[in-house]
Amino acid sequence: MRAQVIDVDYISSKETNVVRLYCKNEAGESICLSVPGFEPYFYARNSNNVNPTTLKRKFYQIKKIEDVERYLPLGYQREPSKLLKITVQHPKQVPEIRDEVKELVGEVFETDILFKNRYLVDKNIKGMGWINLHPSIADYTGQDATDHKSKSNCKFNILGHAEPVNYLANASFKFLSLDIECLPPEDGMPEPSKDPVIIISLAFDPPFNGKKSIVLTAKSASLQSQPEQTEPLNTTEMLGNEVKMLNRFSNIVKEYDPDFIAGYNSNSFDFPYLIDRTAALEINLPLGRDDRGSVYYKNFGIITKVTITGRVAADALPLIKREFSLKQYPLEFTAKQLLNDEKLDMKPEEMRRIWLSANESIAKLVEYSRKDAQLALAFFLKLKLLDKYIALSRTSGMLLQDIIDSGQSQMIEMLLLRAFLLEKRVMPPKPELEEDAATDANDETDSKDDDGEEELKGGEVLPPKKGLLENIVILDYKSLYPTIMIAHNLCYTTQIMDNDPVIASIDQKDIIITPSGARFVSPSVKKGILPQILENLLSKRDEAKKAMKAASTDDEKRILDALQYALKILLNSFYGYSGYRRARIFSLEIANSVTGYGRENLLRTKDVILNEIKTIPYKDFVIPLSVAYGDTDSTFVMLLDFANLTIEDAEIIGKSITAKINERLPKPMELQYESFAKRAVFMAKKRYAIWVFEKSDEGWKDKIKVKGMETVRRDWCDLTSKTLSRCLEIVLKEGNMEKAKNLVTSTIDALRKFDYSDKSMLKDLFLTKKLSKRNYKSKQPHLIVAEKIFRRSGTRLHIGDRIPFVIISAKGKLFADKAEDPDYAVEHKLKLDTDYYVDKQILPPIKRLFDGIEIEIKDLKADKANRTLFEFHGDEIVVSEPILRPAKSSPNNEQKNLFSFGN
DNA sequence: CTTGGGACCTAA
DNA sequence: TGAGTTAGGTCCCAAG
Ligand SMILES: Nc1ccn([C@H]2C[C@H](O)[C@@H](COP(=O)(O)OP(=O)(O)OP(=O)(O)O)O2)c(=O)n1
Repeated sequence: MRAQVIDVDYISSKETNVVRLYCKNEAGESICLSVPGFEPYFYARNSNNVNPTTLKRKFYQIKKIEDVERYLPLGYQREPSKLLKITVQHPKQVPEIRDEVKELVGEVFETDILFKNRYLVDKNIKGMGWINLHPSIADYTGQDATDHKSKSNCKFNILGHAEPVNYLANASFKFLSLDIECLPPEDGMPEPSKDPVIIISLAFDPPFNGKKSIVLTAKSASLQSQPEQTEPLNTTEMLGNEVKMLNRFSNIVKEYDPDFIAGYNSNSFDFPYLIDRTAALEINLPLGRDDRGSVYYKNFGIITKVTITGRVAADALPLIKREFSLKQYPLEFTAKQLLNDEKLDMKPEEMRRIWLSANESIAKLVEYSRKDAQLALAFFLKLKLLDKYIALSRTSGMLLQDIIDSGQSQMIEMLLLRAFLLEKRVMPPKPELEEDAATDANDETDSKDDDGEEELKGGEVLPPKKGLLENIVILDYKSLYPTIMIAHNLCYTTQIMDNDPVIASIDQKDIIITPSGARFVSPSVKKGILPQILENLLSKRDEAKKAMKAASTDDEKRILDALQYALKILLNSFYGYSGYRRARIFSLEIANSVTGYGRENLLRTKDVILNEIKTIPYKDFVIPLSVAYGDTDSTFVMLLDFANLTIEDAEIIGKSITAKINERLPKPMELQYESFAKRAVFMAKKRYAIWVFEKSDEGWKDKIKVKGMETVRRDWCDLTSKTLSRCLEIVLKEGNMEKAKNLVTSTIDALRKFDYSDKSMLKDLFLTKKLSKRNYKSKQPHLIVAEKIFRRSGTRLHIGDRIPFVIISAKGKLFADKAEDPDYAVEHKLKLDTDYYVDKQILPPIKRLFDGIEIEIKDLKADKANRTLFEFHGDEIVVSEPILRPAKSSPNNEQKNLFSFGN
């Protein structure tokens, strides 16, 4: 029988360790496979020539010591080194003895690999991958030699072992989402030690006994005026008291047996609260699939990880924060923006009143809570939030829960560890770093003398040709850094270390010297492990991209786009990891070589286009080229004298440029044609807007793409984004300065007339900033607002939250002191500082845009030089004559005159 | 008043 | 059991 691995844990007794694999078979049934006998181990380099027998005698934990040959982590080596492989009985014993062994014997390796991961890597089993089950006892109840009286909550319990098997499909998974309500205290936030959980709402997919949702309540009360359509799909169970409700919840989980338990902010609120509350009540709340129903949480810095053994705790909030760039993330906003659905409204005071009242119907409260659970579930079902993570899990081999909860480094380490194992190479433990060393490597003050820059230099950014430009072909290297690493065989395993005599044994022609001066052996000597991993991941990304293009619906496209993007970031993170000071293997030489090649490549690309290709003969024309901008791996090539050519022509020309460049590049580096911009405006490095045409199923689709400018920045108000965005559209598509100018003046007029009855304008005036710490060196508006809110209501805002605020009128005060909680401002009808909004929000970005364009216009039309678009006379704005006339008829001819220029 | 740096957010 | 990387623009505060 085969099954898909959802989660893994282990238990150990005196005699043995049992790894437990929680799986789902093709019929969708849950299985717990108990695998006894796997033993933890690590490696040590016997620099001190300690006698292994002595060593074994010294540590009772050591079960076995073997002499093995392994390659060391960093540097090209012709031969492996002799290491000791030290096996112990229990996983906990590795950390117990590793430091002493290191002290006594020498450097140690793989001493901090979690046991479950050790098992997965050694057996080549992957998270969300499939295994063949080989049972020795089919219905394992624990009454056997292993002495574990454990019967899990899975449908089947099997003792045996597992073998990986290739199988592409996913089992059918069960989702349960939950949302809890606590009794709000009269002031402040509920606390598990005193405030009861009053409602637990659950939503199911697929339905549970025909029910899509169940709301459990901790008291019996009237449900009068409950919506009629509620039954029978959506039910309510009155459990009478809190403990009964909690028990019922646990029983439902056991009976429904979900694979994924979802929530919204559930890692930070619902689960910790439930766990602390049950502890306070001194009752159990079994939820996990293991015999004990384990569920617990642990705080890591500012984030909380929830473990529900055998299942996956999936909190939609952090996933949404990662995937969607929004100004605010409370459920009411994300539900609206991502699901086009509405969260129901209820204030804590109202909740408290309803719950405490003797005979009032609690229907509103019940439906409020039910909706939250349904929304949490909807994120997973409609947005398919987990698909990407399931794919990443299968690719990296990490368990789904760990993928969801952790960053790039975990995946990278897992992939490296697997690849290293195959080549008999060992992995160092994570380095112990001083607190501040992580961020700043440079003392600057006294370390000027020795070994040169301890720094990692990044990508090259070309200064843009400013102003309004036309006919730009956008070229972009496909996965630049990963392809550089492959092309030049950059790897821990191919790096020739300084002063390593091994260099003498290598033919000069097989030594690659990178722009930063580091040396690597060529693939003919040894093909690097990193390049192999990267090639594999690149092909996975290509697959995802291909599937994305083939996808029939926008939703499918979005999901696959998210996957290919995630793979791209994972690919790039191998470069990042090599220059990451907390990496198991840190090699600035690799990282600097990658960026060095990258910079060289960008400059060379520009140079070849400008000085070698120069022009593209096309049809009856010869089209001169110039480079308008470039950033790290992109080149914006301007086609001069492009009159009358079409977008198709541009694509052909673009592709002929990439072909010429690609001829000269080592594989698999590849410059790709990305898109064509009819017009573009470059404000500064990393700030531009382009009017691009891209192919779609229905022909050419045009859109305005904005990078870095205020329209895409979340620390500006929506009024700014909207106004600028419309100006950009008008300027780029129509070249109509008059119209853009009128838009701005009318926007400012409307702003000056603002009053609180204008709800949509009010929303457009919200600023948001992320609260990222509590000890700022200078006054910060969002912190001031967060503190005000806490003082007034006891509502605690957390680090990581985005804080919305408005700027209110207050003469002479600092900006930060004028920031106010929007709700409070509305409630007290505080006067908004319209001057601020006009002078600091609307005008500066607009002025930058118009000034930027005008410089260009000046070049074009010397006679109309020295005109500013806006001049400031106190509050009055005087707008100069239009510089470009509206393009009314036949845009092609008109615009040719308006925009074309020589260079 | 000018200037440097902190903070934020984005591009790559 | 944690956390890929650097480059860059713009705002505001506070030190000078
Ligand atoms: N999160 C990121 C994004 C980019 N880069 C580096 C590595 C990339 O290779 C290079 C160029 O970035 P792109 O955004 O253009 O991405 P790629 O070239 O990797 O992929 P694509 O094929 O989408 O262009 O910048 C990075 O280190 N980390």
